[in-house]
Amino acid sequence: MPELPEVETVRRGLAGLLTGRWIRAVAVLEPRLRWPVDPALSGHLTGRRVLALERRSKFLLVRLDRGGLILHLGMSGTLRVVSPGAPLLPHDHVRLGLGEAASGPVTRELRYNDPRRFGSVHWTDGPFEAHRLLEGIGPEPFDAVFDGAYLHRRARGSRRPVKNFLMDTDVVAGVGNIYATEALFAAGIRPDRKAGRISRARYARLAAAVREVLAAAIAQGGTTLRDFTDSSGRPGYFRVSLRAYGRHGSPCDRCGRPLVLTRIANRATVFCRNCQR
DNA sequence: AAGCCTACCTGTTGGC
DNA sequence: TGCCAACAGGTAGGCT
Repeated sequence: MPELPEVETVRRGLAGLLTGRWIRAVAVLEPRLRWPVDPALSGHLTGRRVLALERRSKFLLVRLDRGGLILHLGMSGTLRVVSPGAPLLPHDHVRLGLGEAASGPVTRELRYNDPRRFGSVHWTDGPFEAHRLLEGIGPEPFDAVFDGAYLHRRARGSRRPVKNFLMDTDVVAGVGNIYATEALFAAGIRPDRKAGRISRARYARLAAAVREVLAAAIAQGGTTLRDFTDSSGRPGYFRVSLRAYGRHGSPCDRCGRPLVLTRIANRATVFCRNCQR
């Protein structure tokens, strides 16, 4: 599933293919995504030029010469760039025909595919950060303000489990179940510990762990980053080396005792009873 | 009002 | 082997 590192990998892979091109045609084959696709999408996008690809949390942002596209891949979404005549696949929902100039032929096509339709596609006229999906999102994990002091301050008085706290998009952007599990394992913090009962020093470890696990995953994505065109078919979501997530029953790589599975806020949570306190 | 629960969706997995 | 329920995930909005 596309987590923050995967979205960043997609952004890097698509940037060179989209930047500078013109959107020459738009087709919405299935508007029933997580939120209905704006019926006026085609009118907003046709004739626009792509200026840059950006990312905020797990949202991919396509900056245009007027306004921009906000894409979320949900948990099964993919984007690929294909020849205009390439056969459609099941669950191809949105097609953007791209050209090299403001007029002339469509030379490439960006296709948004999402079997589960948990993702979404939005157009915005204003600044990205003012869009209702993006306003109120906490700092990016790699932003300088995201540190132990910040987490400690935000958690003050909170009695919910630190894993919930870490997955709260208002607290920090883009940390989902997998990387919350991994970061807590790396930091040696029990996921069910009350957020307000963790020291600033331990939060400093946690902030560093969040950055480390995300950076490592992005680096691994980078190594598998090929082109996002016909030949690769799909921007395959790389396998990252996970130390805790999905490894319940297997030995902890630090102490050898079996990792345990529990549920916190109805989410699968794996941790080591010995190494995480 | 903090923090929990649910809806949304379908491909995959596990149990009987 | 075949069937079907459970599960996975992020987010917003509803509920307590």
